Amino acid sequence: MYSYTEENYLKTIYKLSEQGNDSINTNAIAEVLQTKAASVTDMIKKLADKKLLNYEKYKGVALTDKGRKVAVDTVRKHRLWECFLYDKLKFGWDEVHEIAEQLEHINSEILTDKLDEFLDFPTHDPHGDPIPSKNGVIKKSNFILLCDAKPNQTLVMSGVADHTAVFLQHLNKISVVLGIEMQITEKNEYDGSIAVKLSGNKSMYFSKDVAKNILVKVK
Amino acid sequence: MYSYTEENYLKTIYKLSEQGNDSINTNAIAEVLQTKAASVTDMIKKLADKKLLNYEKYKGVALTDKGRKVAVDTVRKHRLWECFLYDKLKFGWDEVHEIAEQLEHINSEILTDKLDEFLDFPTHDPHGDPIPSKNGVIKKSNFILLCDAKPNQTLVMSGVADHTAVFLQHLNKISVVLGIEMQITEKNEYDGSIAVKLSGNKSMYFSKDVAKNILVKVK
DNA sequence: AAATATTTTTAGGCTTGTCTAAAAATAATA
DNA sequence: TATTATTTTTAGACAAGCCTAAAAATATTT
Ligand SMILES: [Mn+2]
Ligand SMILES: [Mn+2]
Ligand SMILES: [Mn+2]
Ligand SMILES: [Mn+2]
Repeated sequence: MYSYTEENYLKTIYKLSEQGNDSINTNAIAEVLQTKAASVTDMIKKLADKKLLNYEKYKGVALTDKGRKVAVDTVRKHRLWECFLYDKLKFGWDEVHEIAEQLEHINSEILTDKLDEFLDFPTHDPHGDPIPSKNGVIKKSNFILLCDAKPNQTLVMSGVADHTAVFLQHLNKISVVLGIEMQITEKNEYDGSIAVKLSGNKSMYFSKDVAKNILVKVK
Repeated sequence: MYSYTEENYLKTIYKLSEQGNDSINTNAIAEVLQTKAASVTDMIKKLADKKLLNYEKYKGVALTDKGRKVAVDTVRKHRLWECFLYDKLKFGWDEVHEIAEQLEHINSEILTDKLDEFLDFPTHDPHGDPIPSKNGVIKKSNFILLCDAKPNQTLVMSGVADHTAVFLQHLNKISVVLGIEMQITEKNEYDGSIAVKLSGNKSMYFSKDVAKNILVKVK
């Protein structure tokens, strides 16, 4: 239906608009897709012709419902494949994204449905991101950043704000995985570092750089 | 490493050379890939430049070891994915090929290895075709066509010569699946039809058109 | 062997997706 | 507000992969 490239553009625009920005500008897209602004303009015109997004010269773009549907479906496939790679093939959570970037473009609705069923209808991917439903609904998670959480609440590690392999590998190294529970015991104004108590009374320190990329849910 | 299209060309040339033909001619490739002879010539030149095949004008092509390796690896991925779709996702054997045509181009050696392990190192795909090993070795099956088999031998249904969905669906309809055993009770010279006895003494007739596309192993 | 038919290659062109360099529009600063 | 800086778009070009039409080579008939 849509090309590998078109899907990647739509997915990128979708993700940028999720991050607050209402109208997405050319350079931001080029940055994410590691391409040139001129190429983005070329593609934007084609996607606008196909009614996948609204475009006004110099004013940026916004997805149409049609475009958003394609984008969300691509995200759905991406996250389902990540579940498959993680749960079934035992890849690490730092390894799944790159392969899913390829698998997300496999075009077969029935395959996606059967994969979903095979995985027992997962709601979140290995990084804690929600998996859109078949009809495009995403249950928004009410996660907060660890650096914004208050002391004396039980927090459940639920996701990451930084999806890079290096960050995920660092979390592996310090044994921080989805599901662990913690309570903040100290927040240091000076450097933004945070001390927490884990279950079993073990304590642990997070630097600001780490704490600002960990998503937690208040239990 | 190699493009979707390059892999398909190499796979096609490989399969044609497996079917006896030593040097593969342009039209045969065009026929399989549903493209034009001129396009085949274009691509052949590029593959020859990359040392994936040997090419002499008007003399046809033959894969180099390098080209054969790429082709066999593509076949390996194709058949492993078919096993996944059939065994794990419960697709019918008439449905797996088309989706595997897409999946075979996913480029990740570790993914292929992990998939192989997840499937418990299958030796044959859902159609009875052998799965090449990681280092490119294919265990040749000594299957024969049902129409060439002799009476009074126990035959095990082991593969198909026709991989089209319509043929596979016909086999579904008459309940012919891999593994069933039979003995030929009658071979009719006139129309090439064959009568067999199945386990449980049920008898069954195969038209020539069907019998010439069923592969059996003598038990 | 000459004529005819078939196969294969070449020539030229099209689409998709990319690029660089330059022009135009917008935003920021003096 | 005028000048400068940044962003965005246009212009022109290129590679991959495909096409049609015509030329060249090979194969088959007569
Ligand atoms: Mn991902
Ligand atoms: Mn992608
Ligand atoms: Mn197949
Ligand atoms: Mn293929």
